[in-house]
Amino acid sequence: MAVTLKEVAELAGVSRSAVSRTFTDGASVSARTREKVEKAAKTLGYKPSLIARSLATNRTKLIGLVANNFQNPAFLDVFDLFTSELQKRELRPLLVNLSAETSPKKVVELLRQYSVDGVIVATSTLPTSFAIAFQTAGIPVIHTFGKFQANANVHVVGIDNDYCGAMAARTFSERGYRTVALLGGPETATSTQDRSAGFQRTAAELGLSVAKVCFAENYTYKAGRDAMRNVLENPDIEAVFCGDDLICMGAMDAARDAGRSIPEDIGFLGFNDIGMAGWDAYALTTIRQPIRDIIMSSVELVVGMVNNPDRSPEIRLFPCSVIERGSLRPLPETA
Amino acid sequence: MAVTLKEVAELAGVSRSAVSRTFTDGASVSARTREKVEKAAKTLGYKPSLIARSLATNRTKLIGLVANNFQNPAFLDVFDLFTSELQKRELRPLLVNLSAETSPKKVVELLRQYSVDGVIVATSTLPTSFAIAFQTAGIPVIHTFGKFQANANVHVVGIDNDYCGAMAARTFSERGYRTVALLGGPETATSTQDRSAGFQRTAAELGLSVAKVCFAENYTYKAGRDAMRNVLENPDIEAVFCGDDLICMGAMDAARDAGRSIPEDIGFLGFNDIGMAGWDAYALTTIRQPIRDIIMSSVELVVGMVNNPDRSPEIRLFPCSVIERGSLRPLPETA
DNA sequence: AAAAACTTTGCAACCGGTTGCAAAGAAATT
DNA sequence: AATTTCTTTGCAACCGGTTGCAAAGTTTTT
Repeated sequence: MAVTLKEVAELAGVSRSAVSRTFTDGASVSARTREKVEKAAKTLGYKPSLIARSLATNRTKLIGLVANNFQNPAFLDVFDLFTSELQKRELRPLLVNLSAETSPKKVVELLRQYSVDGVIVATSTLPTSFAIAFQTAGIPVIHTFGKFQANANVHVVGIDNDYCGAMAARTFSERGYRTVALLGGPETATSTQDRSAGFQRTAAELGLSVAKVCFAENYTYKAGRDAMRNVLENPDIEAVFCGDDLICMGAMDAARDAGRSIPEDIGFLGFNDIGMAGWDAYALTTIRQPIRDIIMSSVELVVGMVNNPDRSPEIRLFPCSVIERGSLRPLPETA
Repeated sequence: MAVTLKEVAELAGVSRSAVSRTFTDGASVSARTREKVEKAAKTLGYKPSLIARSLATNRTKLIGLVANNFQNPAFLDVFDLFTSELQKRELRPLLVNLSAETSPKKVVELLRQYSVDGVIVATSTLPTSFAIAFQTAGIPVIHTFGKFQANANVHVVGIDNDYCGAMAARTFSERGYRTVALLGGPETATSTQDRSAGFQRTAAELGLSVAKVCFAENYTYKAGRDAMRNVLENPDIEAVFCGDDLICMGAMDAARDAGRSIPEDIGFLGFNDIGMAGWDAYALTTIRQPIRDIIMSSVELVVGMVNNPDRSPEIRLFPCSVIERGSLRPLPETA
């Protein structure tokens, strides 16, 4: 069916090596040969088979992209950026939907079987051990949105969740809130744990009372709405720090349903700054994660790993910032 | 680095063929040999290389998934369903982000070079010719969300957009609206064109006046909000049929901004039924596309094509339905 | 017990490329 | 013009599997 090296070589009247060399950059071919080959290739419509090349070179130009959160709109950006960044470098994403896959072990096996050049694990809900499994199997791996640990043994690109939690506490304190709540994402997510720790520690330092701590079951509107019922039990709570914008929007609607107005009766601080956070109906004040930077950096790093597998593990953290909209009281005038 | 057939064969004391056969189903191996091989494979941690297998069998088990709409939350479901459906059948999605790729021609080349077994083009904004290019290159292709044409020469799975447009007109008419508007998606999308045609034709038949027809530049909240300004110029318009929920939400906020209340002053009918359509802040009445059915069917069809490339082109259309929420006046009581 | 029918196995060629090596050819040096 | 140096080229082996074929081994039939 498809045109092969051999046919091109015959038509051009050269050896198969010559054809191969005109299609691999950096190989030595004379201008005359190259021309003959290119002409033959064009008339035959030849393009080298990447599968065959992969087998010979032991490089597939495939990057595994493992995700387990296909519900959150934040991931659309992630997919968009990842795929376009990879494409710019002539790499292809081999997408793995972890939620559907039985075991993490299988995923590792699978990507190994496809001989992907590297893997990007893009999730904050899996333990570091998952990413390490790839490393053990000899596959370069980046844990994007992963847990930041000082004694890292795997590349991590993301944010300092503990610091972001602290930032949330400070944001509340600056605006004069005294009694607040934490409505986190899934409790098992490392991002949730770290943010929660930073938030509670800093709240204590600043004399804020964290009157309620609860967690949404997943990163959805509904889970946020449901979990908010817990928070509403305590009428003293003046503001809620949510683990995700989607959860936050659900929580806001639950509050409104209960007749509380935002931000007068109760304030909300989200996380991620998804597109919808800017919509009039929510106008969510939220902590923005620099997704673009994180992803560009992850891709850069995975490419670096492929070229030099022995790089020692690196942590790359990017700063987050509060995006001011209308779901928290304003900062008091600074005299 | 990786363990190969040969090493397993040596350890097990059999030929390479024997090892290969224990790992390809349907091949004849005695129980004794299989056992020896499996034991050896386990101790060595052997898994067959899918790249090498692909080269030999001329099957990669890769399915190209081409999309060009990474902005719309509706596509999260699409990705989730596609990936999990493919995974169930031991196939892998090779994701192509068309927006970032220079030319469609290149995409075809690229997927051909990777020898994907089939391609699913999931977009309503590209012409049929794009899907046909794959077919011409000898790659089985399904145009999911594609344009339904009676004289098809490519597999199409989706909905009857013309009929959905008609359904929208009927929905308005039943509720007593007389003067309405169409706020479509991008004008170049075939889905927009077909829905628009069905809507306008049926509106005319039912005696509805379509007082304004305009189009959003893309499938975003902002584009909907901007385009709605046009519609608001005409104060007689009682209801708007939007080409997409996201566009519709933007349009609703523009209307509210202009002091119109929904559904009292103006009604909205969306399209797609994305998760957010059910949120309290919008409570959007919308036409639901059965995404799950469409995708399951697409995957099934692409698998079928791989096994039998000569199947003649098939059109598979699924029914849509109006999901009643709060953005249109209710149906009048039937006496 | 021999013949016939069926299974299992290894050999060797093949899938479509890449690449080290040595020979051939071209250019530069003396 | 002969020698040295550098470039280009083809040969052949290799990447890690699959598979048609014939020989060897089993089982069934007579």
